[in-house]
Amino acid sequence: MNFDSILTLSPHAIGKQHLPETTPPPPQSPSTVILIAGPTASGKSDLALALANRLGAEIINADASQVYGDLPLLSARPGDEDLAQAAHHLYGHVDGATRYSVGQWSRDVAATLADCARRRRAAIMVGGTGLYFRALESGLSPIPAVPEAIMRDGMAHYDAMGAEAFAAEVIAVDPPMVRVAPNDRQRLVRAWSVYRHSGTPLSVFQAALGEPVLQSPPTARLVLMPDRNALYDRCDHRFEAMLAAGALAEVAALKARKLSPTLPVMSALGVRELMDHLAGSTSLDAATALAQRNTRRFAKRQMTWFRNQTATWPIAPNIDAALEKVLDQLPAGIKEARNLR
RNA sequence: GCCCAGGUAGCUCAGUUGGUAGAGCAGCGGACUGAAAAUCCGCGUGUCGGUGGUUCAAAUCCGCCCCUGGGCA
Repeated sequence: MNFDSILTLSPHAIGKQHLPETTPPPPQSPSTVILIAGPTASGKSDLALALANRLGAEIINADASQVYGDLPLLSARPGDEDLAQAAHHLYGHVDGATRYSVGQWSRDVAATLADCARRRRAAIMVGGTGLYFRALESGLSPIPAVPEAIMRDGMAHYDAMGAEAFAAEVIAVDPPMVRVAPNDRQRLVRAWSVYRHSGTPLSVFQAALGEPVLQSPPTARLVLMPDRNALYDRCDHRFEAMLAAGALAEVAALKARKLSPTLPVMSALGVRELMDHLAGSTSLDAATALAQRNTRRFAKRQMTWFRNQTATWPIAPNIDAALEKVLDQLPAGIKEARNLR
């Protein structure tokens, strides 16, 4: 179950100026926070591990699919060898039956950061989910949690009345939503549901600034962005390696749980393709080719995000260059104290 | 060596009686506020094998050359 602390906020009371101002809070973020982003298969995890080893830091996952316990292989979670080298947080800590979300992740991450701060450990946040990094640095507008039943009503409603009519209905009460395409069912249903549940248009909530998870800007940021074709090759090979390591059995186990196909865990890359194969509707080769293609497309979308949404972040094409660029951003004291160069 | 069938987008192929080319797949660009590995929007990216010729005009017709399949030697 999901409890949103801002549930009780009325529409006119949105905004950070209403947050309680009392005694200065205890340090909630480590003094050193490093953000590592990049497309899938770019080598982020290796980079994070290399940094963690040098800095004695802990690693925190910022990747949506890697939170699910059901998919250690298919979601390319760090393996036992990696886990043995440094503390890893928020990997596989969520059951596949859970409808996890950015909001929940924000809360989990805040707790983890506070924990690292208490232990005086640096934190390295690594992942490929752009939205998670946005939540970290900019925050999400406070919006009441919407019960799943309302969301389901919205979807049924959308399907029944059609995209255009549904969009018109949403725009009638929430004009800024014209920017959402009628075919974008997910966003329109979200807008519809928030309004249905709270009586306030989604765009009104969104106009309020969010509270960043990070109390202060991170110490260092980096986007790991390898050459496109090389990355695509790595995506292809990695999927084959996943299969060789037992990804099919992993998906079979997930399939056996008979979870709702609309759960986020079911939309992880390769799940649908391999389930189709297990159901007998496609050959393994066809499923593999499809999953590989979808992975490439995903990597492309990630690159689009990082190119445009995190445009000010330093970019490096490989791990060595990335290491260099991250260390360059660290205060001199840290580098010298740990004899990094 | 001869006879067929082909050489058009990254791939598989269309292309009317000559009017500088279009589909699928792949790909590329973009958006992104609690499903984000999600969801959505947009875009043909081209020495028509090469080279001469016929023509106002050639991917389309003719000659020669090159390449790839198949057949006969």
